[in-house]
Formats: sequence, C-alpha cells, structure tokens
Amino acid sequence: MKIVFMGTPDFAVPVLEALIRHHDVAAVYTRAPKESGRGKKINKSPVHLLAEKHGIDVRTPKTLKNDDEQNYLRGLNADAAIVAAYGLLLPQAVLDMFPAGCINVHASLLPRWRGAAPIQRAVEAGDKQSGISIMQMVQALDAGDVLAQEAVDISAQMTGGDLYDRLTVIGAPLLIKTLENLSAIVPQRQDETLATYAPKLEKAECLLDFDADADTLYNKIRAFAPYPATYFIYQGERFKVYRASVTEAAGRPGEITAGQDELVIATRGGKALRIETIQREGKQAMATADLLKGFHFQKGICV
RNA sequence: CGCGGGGUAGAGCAGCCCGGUAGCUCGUCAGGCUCAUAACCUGAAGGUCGUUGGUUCAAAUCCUUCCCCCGCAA
Repeated sequence: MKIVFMGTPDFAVPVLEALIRHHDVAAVYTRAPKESGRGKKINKSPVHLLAEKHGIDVRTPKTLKNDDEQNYLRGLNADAAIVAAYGLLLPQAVLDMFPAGCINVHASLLPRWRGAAPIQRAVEAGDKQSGISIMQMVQALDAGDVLAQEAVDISAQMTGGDLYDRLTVIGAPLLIKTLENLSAIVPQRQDETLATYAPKLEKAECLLDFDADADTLYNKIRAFAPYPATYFIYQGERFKVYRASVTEAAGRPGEITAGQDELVIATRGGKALRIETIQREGKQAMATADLLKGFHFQKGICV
C-alpha cells in the first residue's frame, strides 16, 4: 500500500520502521522541531530523524486545516494514512481523503483510556491489562471503530516505562498484520459506556502527596517511572522516586520513619512506602541503599 | 549563548568557600570471636582527586581548556 505516516515520539518509530519495510511510505508528517533539552537547542522528533535517514519527504505543518496542506496530501494519492501519537488533530477533510481512511495505533484496549497518556494511566489505575488497539479514525477522540487489538498483562511491579516498551514492540507487527487483512476485517464499534479518558501527565502530579493510601502511591510511582518520575522535597532538595514498595510503619503522612539503613515514609492509613530507587538532584538514579551509604535522611522530618 | 548541580578507592558520600600527610560508611581480602551468621572485633589491600594548561615553596582545594553525567525549564 501507499502510505502517509503521521507520528512524533519514540512510540511511533517502530511503527514507521515496519511500514518502511512492508509498504511504500510516500511522506511523513511529524511535529515541527522545537527548542528543547539543555541549551534549548532545536531538536527534531524521533520520527523526523528516522524519516530523514531513509530519505523520505518530511512535512511539519502547524495544522492540517488549511487548503494548501490538504491539497498536497491529496496529491500524494496514498491509500491510507497511518497515525501513531502524531499530536495534531486531523480535520474531517483529511479523515475522508484516503480510500482506506486514517488508521490509528493507540496504546490501550479501547474504549478504555482514550487520549494522550493511556499507558501511564493504565498503570496508575492499577489495571491488570493493557494493549494495543488499531482503530479507524473518526472526528471524536480515539472513538473510531476498532480493527484489531492485542492485550498484554500488567504485572504488579511493572512500570510505565516497562509497559511502554512492551507496547512499542507489539504495535508495529499488529498494524502490519491488520493492513494485510484489511478487506476481511469487520470493524468493531466501541462501547461508549466503557470509555475512560487518559489526560496527559501534568508536572503538578509528579510531586508525591503522602496523604494518600500506600497502594495508590505505589501505583503512581511505578506509572510515572522512569518518566516524568514522581518526587518529594526533602530540605529544599528534590528527590525523584522510581521504585518503592509498600510496608508497615506508623507515622503522620509524609513522616520519615527510617532514613539511615533504609528510607521509609509513612502514608495515610497506617502503611508506609519503602523507597527502593531514588535520584538526587545532579545525580543518576540509584538504589536507595547505595545513596544511604553516604547520605542519610533525618527521621521524623515530614516531606 | 535559557538557569543550575556534579565527576575524590568497587559503591555512596565528606573535604573545596578559608591551599599544607586523602577521609567516612559500605563492600573486598586476611585473621579473630561464635553452635552459627548478612552479627561483632582486629588488620590489610585498593585513589593519575574527570582532562588540559597556569598561579604557588606547596593544588582535590584558586584560575583556565576540553570531555562526560544530571536537575530545572521547554
């Protein structure tokens, strides 16, 4: 098939790679390079770099709503657009433009977790399962008919990053298989009553509020690891928390009940979190036990 | 030139401001104690203090070049 690909972050890279191998990619659409990282350098998106490497035409319009861009798209005469975490809304005119329509690779078992951060929200909510959905796009957000799904189990200690990696691996093959069988597939309508929404991760959410029960905090910590990562403030310094375990300890929520041989912080409800992997400002992430060989937290202080 | 922290023994840290014998905790090794131990005691090994040049009688420490790591912000 002749394909137009639209995507931006790492998650979309294996999908594009697979399409390049199995199909004819006529053009790649991605978000425009922007200032980011230390030094505020202009950085191209992972998809952008991959497309350039293969000599594929890259386009980075700010919107697809104007006629010029739509005319160009139409002029490509592609059979379908494949969209994976693109970051721009597709107007109806674009959705209607291709014979096979616009097909989206989404990292959840739709209709659960429509929206921007389906992977992390699934872990945060304590879901036991996640997966990839291949979907026919419609105007409403992630609400189109589902063409194929593949589920994966979320173990109790899996992080958002772990799940991200798993889903990244299965997304591309599932898409290729779906495209091969496209004519034989009967699209399945989503059950609207089961739909949930996965809003993007906000900076403000990353600060751990220990006035919550230990299991909720445990799920949040692993959902946000390794990025954007939860943290707490101890004596003005930010400590990122990547891994923790639930344990028993009495104390006010946020009180450090151990800080010498292990780091334990009390939560609401009589339980506590033992911090297992931690990162100090300016340092790499490390086992808390390692940090405690040279740095100690003062018992009794609240964070 | 967006702001900022860091690179000291295998690991984690202190020492730097106010130059003067390289230090702490853990680990490793040896010996001891113990019914036994990841516990305790004694001892030992292990470091070009990221790199370059400079100042100085003397540099981990002050100035300089470059490399690498990270936090914030985006």
